[in-house]
Amino acid sequence: MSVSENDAFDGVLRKIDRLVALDDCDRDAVRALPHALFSSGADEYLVREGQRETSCCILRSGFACRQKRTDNGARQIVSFHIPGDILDLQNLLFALADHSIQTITDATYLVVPAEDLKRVANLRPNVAEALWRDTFIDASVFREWVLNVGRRDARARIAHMLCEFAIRCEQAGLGDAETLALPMTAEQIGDATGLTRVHVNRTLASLVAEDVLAYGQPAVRIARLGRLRRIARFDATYLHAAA
Amino acid sequence: MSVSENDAFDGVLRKIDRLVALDDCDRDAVRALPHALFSSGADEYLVREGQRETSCCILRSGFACRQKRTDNGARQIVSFHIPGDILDLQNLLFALADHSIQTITDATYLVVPAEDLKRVANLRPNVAEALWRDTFIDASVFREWVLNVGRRDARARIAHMLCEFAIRCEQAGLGDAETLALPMTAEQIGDATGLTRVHVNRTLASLVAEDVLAYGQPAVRIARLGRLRRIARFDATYLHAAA
DNA sequence: CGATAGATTGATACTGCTCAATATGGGTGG
DNA sequence: CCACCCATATTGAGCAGTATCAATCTATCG
Repeated sequence: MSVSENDAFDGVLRKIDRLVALDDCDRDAVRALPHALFSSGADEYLVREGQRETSCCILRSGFACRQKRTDNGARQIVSFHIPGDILDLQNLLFALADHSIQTITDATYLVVPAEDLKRVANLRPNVAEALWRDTFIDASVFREWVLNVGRRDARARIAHMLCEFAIRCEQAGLGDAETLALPMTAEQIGDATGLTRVHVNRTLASLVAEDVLAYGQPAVRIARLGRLRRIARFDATYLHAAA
Repeated sequence: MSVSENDAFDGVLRKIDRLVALDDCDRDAVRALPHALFSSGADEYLVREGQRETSCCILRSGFACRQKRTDNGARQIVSFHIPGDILDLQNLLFALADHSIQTITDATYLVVPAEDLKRVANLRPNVAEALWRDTFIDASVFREWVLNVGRRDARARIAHMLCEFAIRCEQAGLGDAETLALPMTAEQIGDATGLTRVHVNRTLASLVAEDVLAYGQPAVRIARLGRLRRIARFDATYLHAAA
């Protein structure tokens, strides 16, 4: 709660402004949204699959993921999120959460009532278009993940996921991809790629041995983004980033 | 072209009307959209990954899929589509196709200029909301596919994919799930589930042996939807169908 | 200093892949 | 009506990539 309340929406605004140019009225309308600011530790649930939801969360700091579970408890992470991301925009139109949202690090986030956000979208076409565009990008990223998990081997799969994460961080202005400490554990990487923690560990180790990744203090870091991209055959088209 | 032009949009209208109730003005605005009607054989591309696109396709009859390819040519189908589905609504806001669209049977489809559809969405809030909702559902289905491909074994994976398809057909009024002939080949099922044709064949054979599936004349048919659902542990929440 | 979460390593098992051969069924031309 | 052809399905044998299970190790933190 200590963060200055005035710029609570700056992260999202910066993000959606990249999708559709907003004017001052648009920005003011967003800033005027009723909201509450929360902070949480790592591994906390913001939303649980099956819950009724009437508000949307916007990540301000830290990292989070969206995930689903199989009946027998296996977890699949379907996306990672970075500051500025809207975590569950779909609550705008759906009452029931079809997946869970969990932090993966300490995080702070904004909670905005869905109906208010919907009202602003109705009044401000630019905002509506930016949000819709964001929804399309989300869908495009999920498609790429289906491909990733379905058709790439462990090595390329992990490389691709890390590339995507690093590049999105860069695009969002969170820093250089080769400096950034990757916030996820081997287990989370496994759950995101459909592999086991053990196999992720071995694959990561081989990438470190090849100098593509490096051990940072707490986590892994990307040593050579270029080589990682080549291993993943990463093509950023699907991110539909204007930049 | 022989189909009566008057009800060219009936399929989509029925579909999006289930998402948001439309009034007569909404319907008329959609019906007044400029459009062209095309027909194609099986396995034809309507859109290719990387192409510039300025219109949207709406499937009127037959079946289609969306797919992406890995650099080394491996194909991943990311969704199947049935009559009434809008195949590439995202062209409304993005110029570049991030995936391909291919028919899997003979098909007829409508092509509508993206800018006109966008105009109608701007003028008719109900239409816009219905389309946005459709986008959210799409994204939700992709998430389920990531889970499917990432965390279920071959048997449950195939069962889940078939359940989804049959249930969507039922919801769209295309007939009973246990009567419907499944239009896809073993190879396509494999490409949708991240498996090989050979393994799909063996798995399908075992499901037929258990009387869960049955050989129809041209294709496989679902013999016992209930048992197939149990094998898949299918839960339709993620389809966000009003019904 | 002990507790704890996560990383690491080894040994072994298994699911699903690959390659290759053969079968089948519906469509075609004569 | 037949012979042939194609796409797809089917079957077999052997292999590979990942999973599993089970220790052990290592940081970090109160």
